[in-house]
Amino acid sequence: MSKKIFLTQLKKEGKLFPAEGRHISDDELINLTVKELNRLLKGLTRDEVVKLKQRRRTLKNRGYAANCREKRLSQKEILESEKDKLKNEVDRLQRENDVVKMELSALRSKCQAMDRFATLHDIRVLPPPIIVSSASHENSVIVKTEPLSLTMSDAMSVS
Amino acid sequence: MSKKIFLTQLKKEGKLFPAEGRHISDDELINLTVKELNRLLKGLTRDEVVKLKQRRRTLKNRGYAANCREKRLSQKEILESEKDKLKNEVDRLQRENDVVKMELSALRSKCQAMDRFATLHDIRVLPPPIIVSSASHENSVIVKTEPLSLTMSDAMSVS
DNA sequence: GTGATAAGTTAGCAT
DNA sequence: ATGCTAACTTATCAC
Repeated sequence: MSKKIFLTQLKKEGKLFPAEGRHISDDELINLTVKELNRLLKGLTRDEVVKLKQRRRTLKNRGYAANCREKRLSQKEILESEKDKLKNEVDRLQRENDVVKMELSALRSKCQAMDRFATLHDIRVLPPPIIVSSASHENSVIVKTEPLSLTMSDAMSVS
Repeated sequence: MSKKIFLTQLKKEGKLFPAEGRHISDDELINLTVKELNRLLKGLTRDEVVKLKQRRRTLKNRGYAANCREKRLSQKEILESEKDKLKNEVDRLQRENDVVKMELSALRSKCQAMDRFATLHDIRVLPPPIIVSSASHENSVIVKTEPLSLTMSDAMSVS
């Protein structure tokens, strides 16, 4: 899109339509206090007063409109940036979620492996063995075991 | 905010300003094809032609402007709904994250407990005991153990 | 009167 | 010619 050059821009800057009998620029007129305006209005015809006041009002409205447009734009930008922020948050959480799920999965494997290992090797909870005979035969001892035994999980009350 | 009743609404509906010499309503004029318009323009003065065409253009522009505003509004609504959707997604992921983290934490506890339990009870990996004597004395057997033994974690190569 | 905003008008661009 | 959109103007409302 090429740059737009509005005739209204020139008009706005007071470079067009020198205005019959205008003695004050748009910029000046718009920035007068009511007091100053009234002073300026002294000695003007009723028609001139009305026209000048109307011009001031229109100029003010022009500013309000510009304001309004800018506000609309900035609110849109705010909305978009909030949306972007949320999108990033979603990504972050999604990634974090993936990581935690992988950790969970890995840990589950480890736990299952431990359970399986314990089962496979029949690791059971036994009361401390009671030495029956202290006379050992090549690394061997005579022990007494209780018939009661539990799996590790049972003993820990762990699922 | 109370309902706004614009004079321009009446003007738009052609109920105000009966228009000097107008023989066609806004609605009709705006919906003419170019062909129909040209037929209508026959026999009018150059000035009347220009004015009628200008009126048509203005009416069309009025519609375009309304269009433009509506589009602006709907895009804003889309933005907001997308934002809401993302916000919900963030909430959902956050909750899911919390759940998974709790699970992970619980499982970690379980694993640690198993490790501690194994250590506490000195559960070690031993080769299958070798029965030295089948003659048992009240629930006791004579077994031979190897001096080699590993912790459960070591044996599983698990951290 | 001042400021805001919806609707309408105008200017300018693009197709 | 048609459609769109930024800027402007007008009509209205709230304060």
